[in-house]
Amino acid sequence: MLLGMSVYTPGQVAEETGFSLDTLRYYERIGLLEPIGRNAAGQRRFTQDDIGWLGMIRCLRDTGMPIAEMLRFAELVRAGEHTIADRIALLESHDRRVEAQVANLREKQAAIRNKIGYYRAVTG
Amino acid sequence: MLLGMSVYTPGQVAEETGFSLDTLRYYERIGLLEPIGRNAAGQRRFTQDDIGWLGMIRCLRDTGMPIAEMLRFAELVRAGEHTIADRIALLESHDRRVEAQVANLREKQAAIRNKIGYYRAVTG
DNA sequence: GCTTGACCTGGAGCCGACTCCAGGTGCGAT
DNA sequence: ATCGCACCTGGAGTCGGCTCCAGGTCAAGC
Repeated sequence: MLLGMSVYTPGQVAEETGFSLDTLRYYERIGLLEPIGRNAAGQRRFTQDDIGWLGMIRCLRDTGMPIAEMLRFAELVRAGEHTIADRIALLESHDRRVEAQVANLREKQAAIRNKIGYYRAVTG
Repeated sequence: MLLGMSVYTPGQVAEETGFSLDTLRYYERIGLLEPIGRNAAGQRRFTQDDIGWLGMIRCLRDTGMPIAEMLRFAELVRAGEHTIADRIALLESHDRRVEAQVANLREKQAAIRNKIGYYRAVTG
C-alpha cells in the first residue's frame, strides 16, 4: 500500500496551487523548483513535497518577495540544515517588510476612504 | 500678495512626492496628469493642485491600482461633478480590493511566521 | 563670455515575471 | 488504428511601469 506516495500531474498541481502550467515550468527552469520527477514518458509528476514547497513560494510571492530573493531562499534550503539561521534571518527581514507594507496599505486606504467621504459630502 | 499662488519646480515636486522626474514626465505624457503649466522658458511649474493630485495618484498606486484604472479615474475627475457617483463607485471597489489584499497579506504572513517558528524549534 | 546645473524633447531600452508558440510525443477511449 | 488531450521542448514575445539617452535651451554666478 503506497498510499503516502501519491504523485500529481502538472494539471492537478496547477489546479491546486493556482500557478499556471507555464509558471510551474518557468519556476523549474530558473531553479526555484528543483528538477521535478518524471514518468516513463518524460512527463512531470509532482510529489507532496513539491506541492508543499510551492505553498511556501506562494506565500513569499504573494507577500511581494522578488524571484531573486526566493531563489536565494531556495538555495539555502537546498544547502541543508546548517543554513537554518540564515533562513530565519531572511524570513524575518521579509516579515518586517510585509509589516511595513500592511501599514502603508492601511495608511493609503484611510486617505482613499477620506476621499470617498468627501465625495459623499459633496453630492449630499 | 500672491502668497497662495506659489508654484513648484520639477525638482521640488520630485522631492516632495517621491516620484522621479522621469516618472512625473511619464505621467504627464500618458495623461495621468493634465498638461502642467510652463514658464517662459518652457519649463514645468507645478501648482499646489497638481501636487494634491499627485498625492492621490500615490495613494492609488501604492495600493496597487494599475495605471489604466488611474487613467479612468483621472478622466472622471476631468469630466466634472456629474461623475462623482462613478468616482465613488471606482474608489469603493478599489477599497474592497485593498481590504482583500491586506487580508491575504496577513494570512500569508501568518504562514511565514509559522515557518520561522518551525525553524526556531528545529534549531532549538 | 563661459561654465554649470536644472530643465527640455522624442524615442529607445530595460526589468521582472510571466505567457505564448510551433512542432512533437504518448496514452486512454471509441 | 485513430482521435483527442494532456503533456513535452526551446525560444520568442508580451506587458506594465518606468528609466535612460543624446542633443539642446536657458539663467545665474564667476
